[in-house]
Amino acid sequence: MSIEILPTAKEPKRERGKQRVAALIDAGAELFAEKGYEATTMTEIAQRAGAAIGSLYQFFPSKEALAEALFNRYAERAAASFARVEELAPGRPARELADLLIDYKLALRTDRDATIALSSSVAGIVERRKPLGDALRGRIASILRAANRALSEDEAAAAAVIVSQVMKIVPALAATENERPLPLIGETRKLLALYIGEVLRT
Amino acid sequence: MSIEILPTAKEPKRERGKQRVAALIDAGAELFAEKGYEATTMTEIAQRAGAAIGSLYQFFPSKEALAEALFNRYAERAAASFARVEELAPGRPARELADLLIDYKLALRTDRDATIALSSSVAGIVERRKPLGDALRGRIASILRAANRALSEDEAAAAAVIVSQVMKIVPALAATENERPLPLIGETRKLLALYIGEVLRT
Amino acid sequence: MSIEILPTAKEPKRERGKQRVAALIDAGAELFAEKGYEATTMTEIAQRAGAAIGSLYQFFPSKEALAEALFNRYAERAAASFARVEELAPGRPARELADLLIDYKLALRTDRDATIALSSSVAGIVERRKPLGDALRGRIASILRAANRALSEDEAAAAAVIVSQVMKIVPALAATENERPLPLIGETRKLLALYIGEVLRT
Amino acid sequence: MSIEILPTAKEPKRERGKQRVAALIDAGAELFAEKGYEATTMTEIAQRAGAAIGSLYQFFPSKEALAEALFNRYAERAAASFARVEELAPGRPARELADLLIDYKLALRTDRDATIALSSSVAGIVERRKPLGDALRGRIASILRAANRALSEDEAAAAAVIVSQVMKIVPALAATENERPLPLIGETRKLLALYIGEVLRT
DNA sequence: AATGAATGAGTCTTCATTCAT
DNA sequence: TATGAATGAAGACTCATTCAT
Repeated sequence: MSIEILPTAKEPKRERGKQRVAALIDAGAELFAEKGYEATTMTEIAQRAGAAIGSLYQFFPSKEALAEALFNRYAERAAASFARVEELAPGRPARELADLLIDYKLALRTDRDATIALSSSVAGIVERRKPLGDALRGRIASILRAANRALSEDEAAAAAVIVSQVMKIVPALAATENERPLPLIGETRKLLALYIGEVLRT
Repeated sequence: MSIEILPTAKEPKRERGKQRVAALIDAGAELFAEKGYEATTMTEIAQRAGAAIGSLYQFFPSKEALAEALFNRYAERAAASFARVEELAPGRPARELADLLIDYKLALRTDRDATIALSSSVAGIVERRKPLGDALRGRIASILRAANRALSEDEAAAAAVIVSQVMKIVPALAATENERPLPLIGETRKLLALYIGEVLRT
Repeated sequence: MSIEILPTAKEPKRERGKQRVAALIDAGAELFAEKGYEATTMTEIAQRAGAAIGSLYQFFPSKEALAEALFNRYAERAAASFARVEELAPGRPARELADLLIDYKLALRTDRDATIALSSSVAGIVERRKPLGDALRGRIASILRAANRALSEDEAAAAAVIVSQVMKIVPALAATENERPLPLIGETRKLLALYIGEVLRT
Repeated sequence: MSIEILPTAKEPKRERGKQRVAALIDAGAELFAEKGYEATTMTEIAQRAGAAIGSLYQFFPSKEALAEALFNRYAERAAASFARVEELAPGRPARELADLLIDYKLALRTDRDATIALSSSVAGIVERRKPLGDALRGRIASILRAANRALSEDEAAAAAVIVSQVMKIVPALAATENERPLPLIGETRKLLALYIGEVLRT
């Protein structure tokens, strides 16, 4: 049982290359989201980015490496975005905490779908996803305990799991192609506020 | 009643054949759940079912046909299972309605993962999934309106979307490989009861 | 530094398959000998054997596996062939020993070139080649010591290295496309007889 | 004088360029010897020479051109080196002729491996190798006839083929990574002396 | 001149599907 | 009917070579 050391994305050295890399990751994100990881071909990705297949491989030595790069970008954006939530959270009532968390999800919508598609298909990502989720839940738990000192660690942890699951409804609603996702998101805010309210009251 | 283009699974005439078909669908379900639709090969499926690849094609003329058969089996089981919910629902308080719905999900756990894997990958299934989900939501809306006559159709429909999304937390919890999924399911029951309670109070 | 376990050739289960496998190995042997391992494509090999590329991969899961199978066939034939030499060697004078060894090489000519082409290119073969050569030299040394009891182990070992190198001249002569290789092979017999004579006289 | 179709290496004008060209050829020689012609990439060669891929193509318009340049260098060195042998050969006994020829091979050891790797892989070289070998054999035949006037042209030619083949044992011994190649080279001297002695005695 | 990104034809390999036995 | 060999289109990836900077 050896730890797979797969070659990772190569840093472009010239300015031109950076744009290329971004375009390629974007193309990958779109296609992975649309058709799934396996069904997306490297040729397609290169085409959508307006590059030759060779150029794609110049920067990403394998399909998996591209997936990893995409995942990393998502993880970075998510972390930065959640830091803002933590900053604003202290002292807020349940309703506002719920809104903060829902808005956080809304902001990440774009990369989300692509990353989800990866998590079940790419070996390296499956394992990297769990700690990321754990970290997120830990941070949610902290926010909850800060808001209600009476909460035990275990209670906060369990509530954080539920909160994170409710948050997942947001991108799911977008995926249903519902004509009126907005009122549904409002309804989700209500759901989350209800639950957090209950947790804080305990 | 449905627009069928694909050749569908051939009905096995003998008892022996039925077992084999069931074994093949089971094998497909397991593997699709484990590795995803694309990553699973027909040869693997045949092997796990202890059949030759030729036999697999005897009953299912294509990979897609097998996927469809699996989906159909799931849809039938789900429909039958939900009928029982509808039977027991009338007159129940929010808490009990929530439990009924959660238990429904719990019972379907097995085929669920495999079917999810299909829904994003197999063309024919993507389209068949939506009406199935719509039907489920419609039936949930009916239950809600039966429990609260003051609910408008639109309100009930929106609430049904949220309820169905909350129900999806149940299989998701199983997937997290959490050591203690039980308390979390309890927490999910609480969440759903809370929301349904709110809806019925409106 | 892990030991590479590469999947090996699959045994054909039907009679038809055995002929196929032999034809494929033959095609590989020819092409490897003609153009070298790297320059030969799997498609070419399949074509020359009158098979589809998929059929080639049915039996040999990789180019390397085909190379290995070819090497194994050569090693088996060589071992069997040399056993005959050992049987006939005892009591012979230098001249006849030399002829026996040259004839041994002559008989192996066919697979030889292909196998040589592999030995520098295929990872797994490089390592398997050395022990084979060591074994051959050991058996030559035994023959020499049986013919001359005065020979020390070291002396016999050194002489065996030289003898085996002289034997390599035989296929090399064929490769020079000389119009008259026969007299040259006679000359090689003389060379080897001269050297073995000297060794036995020591 | 030669029929040149391929564009050949460009002559570098400055001193700096000459060093770079030498470094590139050296890098090529090392890598061809280590991994073979086909398995060596132009990028690798440039890297090992500490140059950019563009620089490599500045001097050698194709991989084949680099191979040719390497071959030419080897051919020049070999010719120069053999001239020294011819100078010293007249009037020597068999034993000393043998030593002269073995020492010649020993001196050329370095480029030898790389050039061997080319000779089977590069179209242009395959053809250029034969005349070179013919020339060498011709010069060996001349030395033999000078030492023994009784030798017919054909006899000398045949003997020269054998002598040149025996000489090839020298680099082969180095390749066997034998811990004690020295005594084996001594043994090769003995073999060659034996044969040349026989030829001169005829 | 020097650099390294861009290109795309060509390779190995996989796998759904067909078909002879 | 059952079997598994045969097929070939399609996909990931490589690398000699070109070209803009």
